Amino acid sequence: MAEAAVDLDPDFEPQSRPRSCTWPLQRPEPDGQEAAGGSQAEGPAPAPAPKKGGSRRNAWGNQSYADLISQAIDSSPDKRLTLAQIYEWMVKSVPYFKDKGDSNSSAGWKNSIRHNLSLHSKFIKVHNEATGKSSWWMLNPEGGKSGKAPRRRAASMDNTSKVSKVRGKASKKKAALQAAPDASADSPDSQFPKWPGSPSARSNEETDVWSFRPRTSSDASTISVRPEEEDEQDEEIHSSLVYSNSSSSVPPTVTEELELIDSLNLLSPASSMQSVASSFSLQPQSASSRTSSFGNSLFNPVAIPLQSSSNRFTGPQTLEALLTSDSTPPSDVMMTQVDPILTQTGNRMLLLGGQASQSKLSLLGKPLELQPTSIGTGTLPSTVTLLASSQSTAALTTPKAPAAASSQPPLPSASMASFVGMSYDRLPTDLDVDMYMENLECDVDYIINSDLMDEEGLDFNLDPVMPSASYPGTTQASTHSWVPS
DNA sequence: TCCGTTAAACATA
DNA sequence: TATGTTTAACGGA
Repeated sequence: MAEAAVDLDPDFEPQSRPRSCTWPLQRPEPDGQEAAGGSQAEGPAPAPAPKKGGSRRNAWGNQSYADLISQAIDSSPDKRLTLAQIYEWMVKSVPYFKDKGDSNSSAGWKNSIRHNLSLHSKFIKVHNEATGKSSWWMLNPEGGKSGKAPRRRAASMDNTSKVSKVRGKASKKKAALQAAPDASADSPDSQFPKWPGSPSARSNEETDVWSFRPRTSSDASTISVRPEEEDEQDEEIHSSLVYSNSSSSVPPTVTEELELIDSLNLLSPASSMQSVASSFSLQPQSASSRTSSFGNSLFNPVAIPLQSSSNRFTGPQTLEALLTSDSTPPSDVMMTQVDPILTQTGNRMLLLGGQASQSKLSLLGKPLELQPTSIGTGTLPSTVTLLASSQSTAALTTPKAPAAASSQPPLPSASMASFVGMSYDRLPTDLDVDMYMENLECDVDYIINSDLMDEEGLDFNLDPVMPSASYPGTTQASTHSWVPS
């Protein structure tokens, strides 16, 4: 079986090793390995590795799959690989897998690779539609340190069982099948049959979209919250982080964001809780097109179709339309929310951030809540609730771009595309301090003065909801070190 | 008990 | 079929 040679490195430290190329792998001998191997598909031996060399934990050495994957990714020039490439790397670089290259995807080891990729937060998936291939897998610089994501699952089984149950498709199905035939009807999913914003759900555009799916809701490192996680009832926010791959040199996919946002139910009937949608557009810095149109701009224009509430809005259907209609430079950010109450009174929507007066709305680290104190619903056209509550921030997980700026050469310029905030009636109860908005700059005063006050004569109350957003509001967009170069 | 591996069900493109 | 996600069983530390 695998010789000692296979022991890649007992002390293997993914990050510590010179990453210029695939890490040094010794070539063991070909045969025998399968015997040692544990992959079911091809080599059966359940008992993987006879802990031969003393310390070897697996047939291939002491590295875990996660370590191997990390190595693979790290060894690639772009620091990103597709699943197939990871397989390839394994086969090429790890002796043990050398003869397993032709196995099909059902091979146990491949299954394990996939499993690990999905399981660990240290790996992030970047949507790669341009190539028409599978997603890119990258290392999450900040995430998952060594390992597993603090994903809710483990911790949650206890307290989040509900969520997991609801969320899991598999579980859903199983439950449906086993439990009651009609169970499906009531399934929570009915509300969110699918997440429209999901990259996979969308197909057009050759733009590459990097979607980060955070596996940890509470983990600061999380970049985005996957929709499904939001419990059907609890869900408060849908946020997603979308990276447009510059490779296509196409501007960030606004449309996608729109779709994403569109999927939100801005006007929640129940009302107390409003859903928030946020999307971020980060500009990947691909060497190829670092030119990005967004450069440093913190935000990129976004249109938020509100049609979902169809009858409520008579005006332009999308903010984008509104904004673009008379604007020049896109507004940096828009936050909109319909005041439940007002909406009932027949109020129309609010719209902020329009460039109408070049108002630039940005949130600065601190969440703001902008509420109309005196509203003349009758006369006033709209009310606005602008807010980035901690709550929302909590939900909006933004990458914590560490000091990335210096670490990685090509810094990605991230731009927050839009943020739709909500519920002010329910203040953050259990906030995750780690969560915070990034790079938000909000010139509320300006907006109020220029856009709202002037025209409407509204009197707003600005209440900082969460003082210490703790978010380093550097103007520089969040630089995500993990963004591919 | 936690972590990693393996297996498998299921979904989606 | 490949890719992804998720759940679960197992075994080792």
